[in-house]
Amino acid sequence: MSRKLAYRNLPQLFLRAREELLCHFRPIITHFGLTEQQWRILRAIGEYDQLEPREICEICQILSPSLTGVLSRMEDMGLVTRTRMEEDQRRVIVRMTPRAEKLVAELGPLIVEQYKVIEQAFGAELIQELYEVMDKVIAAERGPIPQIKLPPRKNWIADES
Amino acid sequence: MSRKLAYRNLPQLFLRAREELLCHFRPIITHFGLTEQQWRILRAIGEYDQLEPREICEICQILSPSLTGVLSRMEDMGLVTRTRMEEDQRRVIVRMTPRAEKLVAELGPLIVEQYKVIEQAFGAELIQELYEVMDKVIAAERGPIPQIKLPPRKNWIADES
DNA sequence: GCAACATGTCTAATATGTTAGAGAGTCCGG
DNA sequence: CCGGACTCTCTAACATATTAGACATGTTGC
Repeated sequence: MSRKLAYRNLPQLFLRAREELLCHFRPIITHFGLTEQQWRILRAIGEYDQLEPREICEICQILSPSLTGVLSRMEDMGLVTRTRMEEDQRRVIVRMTPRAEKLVAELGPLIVEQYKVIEQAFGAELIQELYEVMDKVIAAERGPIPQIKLPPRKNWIADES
Repeated sequence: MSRKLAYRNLPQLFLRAREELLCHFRPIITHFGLTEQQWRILRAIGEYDQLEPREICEICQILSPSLTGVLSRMEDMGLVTRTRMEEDQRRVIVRMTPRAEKLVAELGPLIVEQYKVIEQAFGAELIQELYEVMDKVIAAERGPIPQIKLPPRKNWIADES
């Protein structure tokens, strides 16, 4: 009766592997009262100095509607400021506050430390291999991937048959 | 001013790579009125015939509080049934309904088809490499990974200095 | 200049993620 | 027995994910 598909669930393997890594960083991040997403954003702004929401979305893999809320909370926490651009009133610039700068200056080195510990345990080759494989998947130096043809939509839900 | 850490954000790379894959499956899943998590669960039950919530949590990478809601909705949709075990009143057995069986029988092959298309585009070697690397990360045939020492908690948030 | 289109952000509604803890049921030692 | 420790599920509270669409601003072509 086991309807086992020919391919193991690859996205789910990514999820599990990611968690295997992230669980070693989460305690550090929460220790400073941040969420994972908030840290992703601070790390990105720290690197680029200032960013627009749409750039943060792309860099941090956060969808626009989520970001709105995250930034609002971070603004309330006194971590970032949002200022509208003069030349284009649609756009916004997000910057870190001095407090966030200090926070990143303390948190950043700890993250790096933990990376070293993990590299020690996993082996530097595996870490290297991880970066390479991820880049290959993301790089997308390939043609557009076609979508298989879908059958007509049936009313599967809340309907007999 | 660029505070760039020594290590690229590896969990985030996992996230991006995962999305690069998942975006090709999402349309198929939503076409049948399912969410990604609902499909993960149906696929798992299809493979094991019946599962307990705690097993689903582990297999599908879903935390217990999330699962409660997901299963409730799936029950409302007539996709699964929850029955308490006789011998242990704490435990629950989750099974697919006939309707869900039919749904999986239609959806499963389409997922496999899409995997083949992706394998075509990515190259079979990369897919193989992906499975291997993920397994290496998850396998955890390593000692416990130590947690770095954290500095005393400061009141970073909503506090001066 | 104005209409049509494009862009950037946000709102709304629903689903899930995350942490802490409650509640019931089970197991085990005294 | 019986009480304490443990297991499994669930609730509560908040943060984020996802989809659709509103809204204001910018841009382009006529």
